[in-house]
Amino acid sequence: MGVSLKDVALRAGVSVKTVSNVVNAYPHVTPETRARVQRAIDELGYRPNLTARHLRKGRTGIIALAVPELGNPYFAEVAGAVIDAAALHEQIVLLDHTAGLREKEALVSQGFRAHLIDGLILSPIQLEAEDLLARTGGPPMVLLGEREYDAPYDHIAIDNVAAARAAVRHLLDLGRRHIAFLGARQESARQPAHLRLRGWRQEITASGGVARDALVAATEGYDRRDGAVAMAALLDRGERLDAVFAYNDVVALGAMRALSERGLRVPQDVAVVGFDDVEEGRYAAVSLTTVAPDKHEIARLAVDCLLERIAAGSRQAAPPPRRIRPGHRLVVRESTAGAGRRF
Amino acid sequence: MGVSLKDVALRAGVSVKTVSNVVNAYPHVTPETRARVQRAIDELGYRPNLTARHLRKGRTGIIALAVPELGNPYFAEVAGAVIDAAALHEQIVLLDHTAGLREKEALVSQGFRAHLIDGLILSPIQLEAEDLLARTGGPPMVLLGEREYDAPYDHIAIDNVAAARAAVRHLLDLGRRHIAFLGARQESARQPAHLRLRGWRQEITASGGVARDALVAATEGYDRRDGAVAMAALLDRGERLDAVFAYNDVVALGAMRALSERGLRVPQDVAVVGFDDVEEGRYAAVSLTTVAPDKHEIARLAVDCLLERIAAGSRQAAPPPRRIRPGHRLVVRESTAGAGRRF
DNA sequence: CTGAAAGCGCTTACAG
DNA sequence: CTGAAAGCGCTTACAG
Repeated sequence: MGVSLKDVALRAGVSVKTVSNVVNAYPHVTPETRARVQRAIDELGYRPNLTARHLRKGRTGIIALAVPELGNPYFAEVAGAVIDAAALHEQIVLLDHTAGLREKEALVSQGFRAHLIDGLILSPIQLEAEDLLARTGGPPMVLLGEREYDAPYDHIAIDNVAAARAAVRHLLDLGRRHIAFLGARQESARQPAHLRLRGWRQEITASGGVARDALVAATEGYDRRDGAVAMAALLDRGERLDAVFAYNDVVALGAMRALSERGLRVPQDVAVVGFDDVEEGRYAAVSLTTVAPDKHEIARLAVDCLLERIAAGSRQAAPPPRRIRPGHRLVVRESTAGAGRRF
Repeated sequence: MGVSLKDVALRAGVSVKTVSNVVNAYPHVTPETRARVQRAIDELGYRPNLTARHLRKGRTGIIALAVPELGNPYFAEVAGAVIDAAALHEQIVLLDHTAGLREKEALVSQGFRAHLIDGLILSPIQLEAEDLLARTGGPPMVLLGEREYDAPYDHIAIDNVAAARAAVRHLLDLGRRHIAFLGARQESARQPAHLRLRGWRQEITASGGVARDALVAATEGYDRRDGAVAMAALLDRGERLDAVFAYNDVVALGAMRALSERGLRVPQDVAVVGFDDVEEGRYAAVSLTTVAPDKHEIARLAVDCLLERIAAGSRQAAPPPRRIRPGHRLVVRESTAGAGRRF
């Protein structure tokens, strides 16, 4: 059905090689030949068949991005940034979501769609190091996010401990002394929020305070409902608290909702800090103070890194696995300072 | 580098055809042969090369989804639902965003990545009918969303006029008589929010009221900031109003933020209704009443419809373009009723 | 500067 | 039930 190189060659009266040369902007073609071929291309409405090209070249120009949940605006925003970053390199993004399920994450990391994709950017939540070690073959992979592994893969993540410490520092500077952490998983052993929790602990301890486990609230997942439920549970337990540092923005937003249902004011009664800087937090009734990772830098680094790995795939010297730290900053808004900036 | 059918065939001592038969679960293979081939596959770690299969079959198993903006949670949620619906049919989703730009929408509709995708689901905002008519060739396409066209494409959209009328009806039933519409584009000629605006107008008129143009607030785009800016402008003009019907939830949320900055209470002073039922609206400080389209049904219908078109592509009788109406309902929450349900 | 030919890895009539 | 062979549409050494 489609028009092939051969059809164009026939029409232009040249070989397919010459048409291919024109299509691929190969420099050494006489202007006359080029013009003749171009005319044939236009007349026939020829479009290169990417599948065939890919089969031949062994690369597809497609990279996969697997995030836990598109319903979490942080991942939606990152996905958008990755699509844009990839487009700069004429790469297309195949999007997958894992629901934060270990099996799904493992499946994806195992090269679920190998041969279809040149590489994979994975943002794991539950994946364990052993899953990664079990990985054999499969295309190049770059990891994103807080989880860290002793496995030979590039990892792009802001300094989560430092960022968490800065957030807690900010609350301490405000005079808050009873700072809860919201968003630890139930099972203490496998703790995705490990680094942020550690930052919370370290900063409180460094300030001479006591990081009380009773102020660490477990959640099942990391969405708004989890935040609301955990916050309510903490309040029901009668814990005394004057601040909350949440694992991420949506958990923080859910918590704020629970606070207001209890008649507690933010920030007067309880100051709240989130993590992610999603658009939504800026327009909340009380705008949300948050740790803002540079999402565009994260996306750019992830794509660049992955493409580098893909290019190196054929050659000998691949660089050793890297840990790359994009920038981040604390954005102070109303949820910690009545007079903070609004947006 | 990879292991091919031929390698497996060599190892198993059969022809590639036989291996292919086993891989594709062709029934007429003797158990012994099958077992032998399977063993060779396992030992070699063979994985079919999808690119080659696609080249041969003329289908790639990839469908593209183009939405305006992943930063808008409605589209992120729909994208997630489409990915899930596609996975049910073993189809993979390539995601693109158009930023709601006409050129980008036109580019995508023109079969930007033809040959790479079997079909396209497009959610246009600015695209005009002439762009669609200019479309020649390209893979099957299904349209999503409020815009309607006189062009031969399947279109999946809830009844926007009826849904808008129900929302306005709800406000009227509450006794509100000065209902603003938020989210019309500046340029009156090309009006993406056409149907919802029409619903607003019809219902007010039907109730014996007057649909005043002064209560229609223009926005540049359709995000939170646009909602906040438009709401502020309306209030600055001194318009008397006691309710707002917004083009979508994020516009409504932005408007609520602007209202609270002015010291106006929702719903006591101004009742607010949105459109989309994004997760975020349920957890807003004042939870948002909204029109809830059935996103999963939308996704399912879009994928089914597209796959049907793809399958029919080769055959003669393709069904005529259809207009399909998924379900929707009005979800009443705190922004219109203090005693409404919270989530 | 251009052409003829091989081959990427698969599926599929066509034989047997 | 299985095999030998062609071909999907492209790129790329290799000649000339």
